[in-house]
Amino acid sequence: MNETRRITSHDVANLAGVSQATVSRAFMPEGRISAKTKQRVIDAADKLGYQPNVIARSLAKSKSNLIGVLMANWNNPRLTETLQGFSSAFKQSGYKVILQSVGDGDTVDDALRDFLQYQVDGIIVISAVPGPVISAACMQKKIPIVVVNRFARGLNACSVTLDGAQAGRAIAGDLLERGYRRFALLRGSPDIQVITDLFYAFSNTVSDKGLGGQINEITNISGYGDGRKTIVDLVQKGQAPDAVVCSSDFTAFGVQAGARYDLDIAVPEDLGIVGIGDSPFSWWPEHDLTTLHFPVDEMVRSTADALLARIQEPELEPQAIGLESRLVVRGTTRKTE
Amino acid sequence: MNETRRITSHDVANLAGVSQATVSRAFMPEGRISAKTKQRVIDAADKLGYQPNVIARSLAKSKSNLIGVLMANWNNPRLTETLQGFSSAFKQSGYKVILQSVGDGDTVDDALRDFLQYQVDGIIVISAVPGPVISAACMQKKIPIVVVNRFARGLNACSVTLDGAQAGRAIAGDLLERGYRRFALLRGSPDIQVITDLFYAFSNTVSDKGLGGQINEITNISGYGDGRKTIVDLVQKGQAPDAVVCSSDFTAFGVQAGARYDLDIAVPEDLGIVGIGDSPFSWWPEHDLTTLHFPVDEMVRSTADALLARIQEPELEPQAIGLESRLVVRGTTRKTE
DNA sequence: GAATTGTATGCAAGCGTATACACTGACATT
DNA sequence: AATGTCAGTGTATACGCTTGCATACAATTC
Repeated sequence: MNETRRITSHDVANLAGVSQATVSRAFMPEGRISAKTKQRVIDAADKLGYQPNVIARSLAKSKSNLIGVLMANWNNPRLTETLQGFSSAFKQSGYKVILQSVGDGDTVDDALRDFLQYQVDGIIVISAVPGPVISAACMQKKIPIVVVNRFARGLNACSVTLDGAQAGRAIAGDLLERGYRRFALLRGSPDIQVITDLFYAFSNTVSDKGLGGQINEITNISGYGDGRKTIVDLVQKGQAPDAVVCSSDFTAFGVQAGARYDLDIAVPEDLGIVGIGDSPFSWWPEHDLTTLHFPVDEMVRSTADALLARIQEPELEPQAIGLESRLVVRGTTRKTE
Repeated sequence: MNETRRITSHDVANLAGVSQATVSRAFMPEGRISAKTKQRVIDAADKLGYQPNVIARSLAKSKSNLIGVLMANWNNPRLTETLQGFSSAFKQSGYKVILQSVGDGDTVDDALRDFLQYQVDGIIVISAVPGPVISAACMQKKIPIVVVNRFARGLNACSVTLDGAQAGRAIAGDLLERGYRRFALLRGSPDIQVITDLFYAFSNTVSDKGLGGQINEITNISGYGDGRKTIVDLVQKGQAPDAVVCSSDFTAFGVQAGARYDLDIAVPEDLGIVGIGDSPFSWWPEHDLTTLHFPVDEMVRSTADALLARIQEPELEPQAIGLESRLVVRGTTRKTE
């Protein structure tokens, strides 16, 4: 009893005394329908509490209005802000975000396959890179992919990242100007292209200036604990740098802690520290970290624009967008002389 | 040209020499189908790169396998972890998460209406409370709602929160034991039930012990800046507390900064500080904050369990689940005497 | 060997919407 | 007055799948 059947456009049609097609037209933006009938339909719909069934609409239109977003890094506050940005940005364009996170169990490609089953109109991959097979499948189905915060090397996909080269030059230029010469570059995984670009440009800039700068690049250093340990190791091995550039703010905080609590090295006088990301708490006086700004809004907008453009026009060439960023100078680098 | 028609079960059926219905059964868990035919269908599907269309399936089964998740607070790391947890937890149960965030433009209820259009099977609201009208609509459509981190007062919805009363007692008991007596309780919005419960239980515990404790509750204090300003104000007005309990870690960090940089008050000797959330960086020595643990995993599991149970059995009574938590004692509260 | 069971498959009717096409009638055109 | 135009509506079908029902055929039973 009390069997609540679902309210459909037919019900509304009956109540309003029109055909089901007319109801449909009343709810479509450019439905050819007279204002009067439309109003009657809307009234009937309100009375019944009718809401168009988007699933059925998707089937009929072969367009789901879903964007699949795959999130592979939940530890970076700027990236979760980016995720939030997507859900807002796409809502405005009439899309909804369907979210997956790549975790222990399953791979990026599995997740993307799931997205395909849901007939998403476009895919965003944050901090991960899709495999070639699944990318090809998406391309063949004309479902655009935009990779965020990673470079989609050789795939038919856009990517939106920081401009590593520009950032590297900016950081190197700034540090040299402040008199730093012996650099340690700390990064996590060695195969993240943006950081490779950044460190490469950094090194080149240092060489080019001919100031006798030295560079020590260390990989697989990621997070607070690693940063703290690494600076201590370096000093103990007699390889103390006078400035450290870290591929994440958290690593930089760790280096700062090592200098402060383990080594008693003066920051910024004897050790400069630079992070990447401008985390929401890097300005707190406890940290006061000089760090590369992460342009969340531009990233969201560029990504959304690129994706929406390719949903409309799937044949557009994939782009690699590198966003300019600036160094936010705070207390972990010393004043220019 | 090169008109890529979508591959459907009919195509697979043709290739495999079976009917379309058989293809469907090959992809359904309990489809009655012989192992041999099933294999033939799977092979044909692989050859064509066929993937079942979940949208069409949803329409046919009147079940979308979508869970709508509405996120209203992106600033709390523990809550984004919770969000991540949901996407993993539901994936395992065969559901996908469709994400919205409540922002400037639109309200909670608008977002939930969107979810209804997408025929979600269940709804999770994180750090917000749905309005009565939309809740009623969901109930009428038998779509269960679970509210996370807020109390769904008088709605036909479950809620999963910290057990405010237990937490309040725990914090008060601990602080009293450490000899603190003059308390300031700092909170943001005054209408968050969990914090009200917590502060209420805190106050009662303080009174009950009969140690002459005093309590000063201050509302609309939220975030680092507010916390820092507030402690300075209190001291300047001669209302200095000897312990501050904050409704968020960030506020607590601010209080700590005020004591450290603006006031030169010794923490924890002359001022105890307690936060809520156990943020991923509260253990860093810069902060070393005593704070209430936030049981992310339990929250995810309780919420998922409650929601899935009600998807199966919509008539289940709504519950209000209060999760027990413990105080993580660190350096911002002094040793017991 | 006939009757009974059970299992595997095909057939066809939905699921709720969008839309091509056909139709009506009002209005303007000649 | 006959014709053409076109906005507004209805009819019918398609979207791709699931599933109740009917059917065919193999396996079992007596």
